[in-house]
Amino acid sequence: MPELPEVETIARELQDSSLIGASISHARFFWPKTLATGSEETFNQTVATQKLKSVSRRGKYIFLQLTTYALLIHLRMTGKLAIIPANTPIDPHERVRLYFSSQEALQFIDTRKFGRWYLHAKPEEQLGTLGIEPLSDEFTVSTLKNLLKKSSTRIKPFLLNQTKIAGIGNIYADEALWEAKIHPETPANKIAESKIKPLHKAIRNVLSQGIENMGTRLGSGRANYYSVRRKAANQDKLKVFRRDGLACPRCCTTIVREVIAQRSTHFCPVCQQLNA
DNA sequence: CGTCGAGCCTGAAGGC
DNA sequence: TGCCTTCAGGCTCGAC
Repeated sequence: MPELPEVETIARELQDSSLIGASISHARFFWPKTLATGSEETFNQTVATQKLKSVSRRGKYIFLQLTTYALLIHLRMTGKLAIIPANTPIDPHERVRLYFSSQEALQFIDTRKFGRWYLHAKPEEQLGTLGIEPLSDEFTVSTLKNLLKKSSTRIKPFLLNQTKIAGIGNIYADEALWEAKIHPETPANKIAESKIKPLHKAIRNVLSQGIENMGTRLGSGRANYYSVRRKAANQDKLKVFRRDGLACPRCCTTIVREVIAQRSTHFCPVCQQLNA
């Protein structure tokens, strides 16, 4: 589900919530592997002394700053968070519930069980491998140019590589490449000089538009009927992602789907030429 | 360094 | 209706 815009939207919702300033009581892990650091017992010993100070985002991680620790949550494919009354019945797909002394709780629902929670005294050790934040002031055209020239990998997997640029996932990678008119299999260091500035702009455009629209919601049904996700509106703005067989909004050519680096990739074969 | 396949998991959707 | 296959917004590991 979540890429940078979705994670940012969720982090903002939590930051504006009644949980900020609240004391943590304890957690229950219904799927133990969700907790990637230590045991439930040590987790609970630690958080019992902590308050939630603030919530932000780094890459695709939700960063919960506690009094002296940090709780990092990665939603992976199907992770969802919601603030609920502490006595709400446990959902069949609920993997964690973090209880607060305010009688509220943070509920983590994750059908596929890929999501992970990390409790760290020094979260930078976990986050240190992440690349640059694409919406930060530090991410300039020349930063991007330097990253690209060091890599011969194809641009699609390059954009998905979190150690280079943090936060881009499959949706926004395809959308950015369409906007910049770049074929997804172009080697990063072979992208024409004239295309680097458009790519930089496209990455920032698609991500900030995603945030403005409170994220992209795909599919239908209960999987998305949750928390802030139901307000997501970016799915109606997508130009190529999961639009194979439909017309390119720019030139009307049929959009194609190909598997590149084991990820489904959507692009316009006319607008996005390999040698352009 | 780069690519590839498998693995982690479950459920929805499509073909027959 | 039921069975089987394919697919999924992410990431890691080991082999080559």
